[in-house]
Amino acid sequence: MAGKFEGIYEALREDIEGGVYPYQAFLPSEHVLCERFSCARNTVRRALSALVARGYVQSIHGKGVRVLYRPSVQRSFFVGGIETFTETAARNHFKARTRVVRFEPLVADASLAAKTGFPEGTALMAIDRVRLLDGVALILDKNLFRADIVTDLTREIAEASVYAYIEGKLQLRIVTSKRRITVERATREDREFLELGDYDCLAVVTSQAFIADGTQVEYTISRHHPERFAFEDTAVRGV
Amino acid sequence: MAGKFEGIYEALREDIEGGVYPYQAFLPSEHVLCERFSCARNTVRRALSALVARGYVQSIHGKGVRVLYRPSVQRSFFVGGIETFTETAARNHFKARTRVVRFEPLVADASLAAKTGFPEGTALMAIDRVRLLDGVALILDKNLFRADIVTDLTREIAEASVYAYIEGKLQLRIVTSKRRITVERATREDREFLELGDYDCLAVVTSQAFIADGTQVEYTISRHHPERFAFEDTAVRGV
DNA sequence: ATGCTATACTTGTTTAAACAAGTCAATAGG
DNA sequence: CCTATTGACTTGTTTAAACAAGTATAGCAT
Repeated sequence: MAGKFEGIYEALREDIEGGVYPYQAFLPSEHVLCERFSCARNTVRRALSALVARGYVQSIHGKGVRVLYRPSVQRSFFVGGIETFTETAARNHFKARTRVVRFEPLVADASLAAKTGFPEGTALMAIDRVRLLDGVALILDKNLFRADIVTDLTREIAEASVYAYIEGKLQLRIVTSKRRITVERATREDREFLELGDYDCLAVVTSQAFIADGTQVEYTISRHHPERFAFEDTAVRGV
Repeated sequence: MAGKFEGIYEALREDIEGGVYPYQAFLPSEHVLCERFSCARNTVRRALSALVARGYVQSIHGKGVRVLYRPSVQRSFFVGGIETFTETAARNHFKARTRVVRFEPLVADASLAAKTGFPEGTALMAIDRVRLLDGVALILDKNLFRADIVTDLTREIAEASVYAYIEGKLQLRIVTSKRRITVERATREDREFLELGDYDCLAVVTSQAFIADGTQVEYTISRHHPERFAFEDTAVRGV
């Protein structure tokens, strides 16, 4: 199921993160990598282009593929790629806890449909959750899930991980995720649930998630404590 | 020079943005697109995967390629992809102006090297600029350029567009750009140059730019007025 | 020493083909 | 009427080959 190129990608990624190929070094040539992984050049190139897209390396016409990766000093909470709160927390060695502060069904009217991207009349489940890391309230997640697809949601699932439920029990795979990052002023609700201190702004991530057949299953507004928010991204010109 | 797949990508992108293939519609099958553009399937697939990576469409195994794009209500200033301040301003129909508030050579010491990614001892040019859109000061850009590559910089170039200078006069092509978005408290300097009103936070974009041979030529801290900042992104699982 | 060229590398683009695997509707069999 | 199967579509993965184009070096001619 997982393609061969994914294995090559993982092997090279681990080599790079492990320092086998340090910053500014060149990877072995495509030809050599073909032999190492015994595959066609296109397959190696596909793995390489995945590394390029994620900012690990940059390929230089006529010369080779150079490493751009350097281990980064991470802030406490780090958002990147498609990853769930639980996964991110685990990767950063934090103890995550979730408090469900709203849990009710809802039907998308015209204005909500325009805002969220769900078709008008869609049955939704509205879940608001406060995310705590090491006991500190850092994120207020306001989710809308499509109730006819993400069925039988309970408060217990919301407290654990809805993502795990979607991809595990329901066997759905979230493939595409569109995000928008803005900075917004703190509302009374933000102050009620998050420990903002004297900050008057938050980092807000608005996102839509789509499953493999292209239907949107989630719309989320994620309101982050500014001190614990960082988003990393690599842009490459020409795909 | 520009690959054939880029032309196909542009044609499809324009069709999608122009509403020929609206939200949730399916594109013609790869086979049909091959005939329309008279090329091999791989070439069509490459164009499609570029559309997927940018969130225009999502491909569904066994069914087809479905449009995810919907015209978005944009905030006044929008950062996405690799794009210069000047380009972005033009795309959003704003009159851009730049005020240079600092312009001096600098050599990277150990701590600056660690922070910026330049090798220690690199000769740099430090340029701080205030970006005004329609007369309103919105962004404070603090750039460091590698002086031995981005040569002969002048205040005049800094006031116009350093990017245009780099890619035009110097014939260098910026290929990769790594960015990090955070929210930070406003400093006295921010208040001095930007019209922040009673906001006490800014959106901060820290970025490194690399040219085609893999050397880093730029380190930038871009401090944005929170009301005029938005960043959009599409993440796709599996490349 | 200088400068040119041939050459052997590198990555970039495109074509072609074969097979795997998911979707869907028509159809045959119960 | 319902179910199972077939077949024709779709996208997904991999291999193979040819050529274009950038880079660097060895070596030759000036």
